[in-house]
Amino acid sequence: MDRRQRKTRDAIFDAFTRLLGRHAYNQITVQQIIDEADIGRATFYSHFETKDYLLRDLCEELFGHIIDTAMGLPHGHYHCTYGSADDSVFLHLLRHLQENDRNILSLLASQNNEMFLRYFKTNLKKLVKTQFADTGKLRESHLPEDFLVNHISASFVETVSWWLGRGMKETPEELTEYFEGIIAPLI
Amino acid sequence: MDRRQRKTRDAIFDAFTRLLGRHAYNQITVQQIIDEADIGRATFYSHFETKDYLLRDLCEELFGHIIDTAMGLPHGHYHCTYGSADDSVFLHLLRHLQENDRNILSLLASQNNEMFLRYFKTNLKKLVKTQFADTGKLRESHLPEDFLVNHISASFVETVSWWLGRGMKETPEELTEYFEGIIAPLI
DNA sequence: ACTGATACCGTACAAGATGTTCGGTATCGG
DNA sequence: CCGATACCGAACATCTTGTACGGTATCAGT
Repeated sequence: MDRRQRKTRDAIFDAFTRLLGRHAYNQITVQQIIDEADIGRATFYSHFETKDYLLRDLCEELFGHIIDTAMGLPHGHYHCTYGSADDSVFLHLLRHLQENDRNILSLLASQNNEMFLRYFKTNLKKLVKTQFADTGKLRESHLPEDFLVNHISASFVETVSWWLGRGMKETPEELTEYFEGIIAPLI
Repeated sequence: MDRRQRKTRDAIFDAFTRLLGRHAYNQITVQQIIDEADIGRATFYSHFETKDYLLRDLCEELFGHIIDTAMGLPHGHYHCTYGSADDSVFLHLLRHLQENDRNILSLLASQNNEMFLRYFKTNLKKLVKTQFADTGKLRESHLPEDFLVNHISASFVETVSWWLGRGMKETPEELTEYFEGIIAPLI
């Protein structure tokens, strides 16, 4: 990809991220993004059709990257016992989040975090499905597999959101214990 | 309240609900709402400052009503056993939802359901807190009470969302069993 | 039935956002 | 070095927003 394109694209993403930290998504105008990114008007529209597409592309880059990284990890490394969860995928995800790559935390904690949490959950479901469905663990339950996959994904996202909303007081290890305390009884 | 005011307010709510079934929230303009409700421009702005306030008021009426109704029920009627859940607050809520009062289901199943699910969850937390915190059941857990209240509320909302997204194939009784299968091990 | 209050209408308006077009300039990859 | 192209900046018609106004119809209370 052309270096100019990359620079412009990143400038837009950065400006958008900064604005999302200050204003609600609905209140942000394309004009503000253009001003904050310091680019020409036509340039923005040559990159993104609308504000919504910009959001979509940003989320796909962010969560696609995080989930794909976790997808590369070996499967089935999930332990129900509380102490030995060092190789839990969820702990790995939390540590990755804590690095705050591309300010992903500020987005997940912003006023409009629902949008990002939804994208997060959508991508996470794929991961949960491959992690658990393959092992067959979920089939032992009396609950529908699809229901459980959805519940586990949503609960993790909700746990992260709870964590961020209260200032990330817990360590990733503690939070993983909380989360496993919730879903371990199910599988 | 003046009869004229009530009629206008309802007309706006109805128009807004109809539009939300057809378009995404961001795409809906005040002008569209005005046209759909068939009212004067100034009239809309004398009722609601912005589109966001309209959404807020609509949600407060809808979920405030549902939760307040459930709040009136006797507390602590929650049973962990699977069969005897006839008086569960959650079953009561599901049945109330199924009546589809003011098209609340079409809103919870619309493209922008996150917004409504958030309002739903916010109100539900109050209910969960009074239902469980008083009984002291949650304190027996090794997990923080606030974390559990949040998890239970979020899980119920997520269960309802899952139910709607797949066409409400299950009965309220079946769905209550699913839900209790998820949270019963925790309390 | 009468009356003052007020909610509504219709129109108009300024300010700003949106999405597109165009020619000129600077930077890119090869 | 050169052709391709990404950027700029300005201009543009169109739409949305929020407010203001006087006139009309409906309301609640006596």
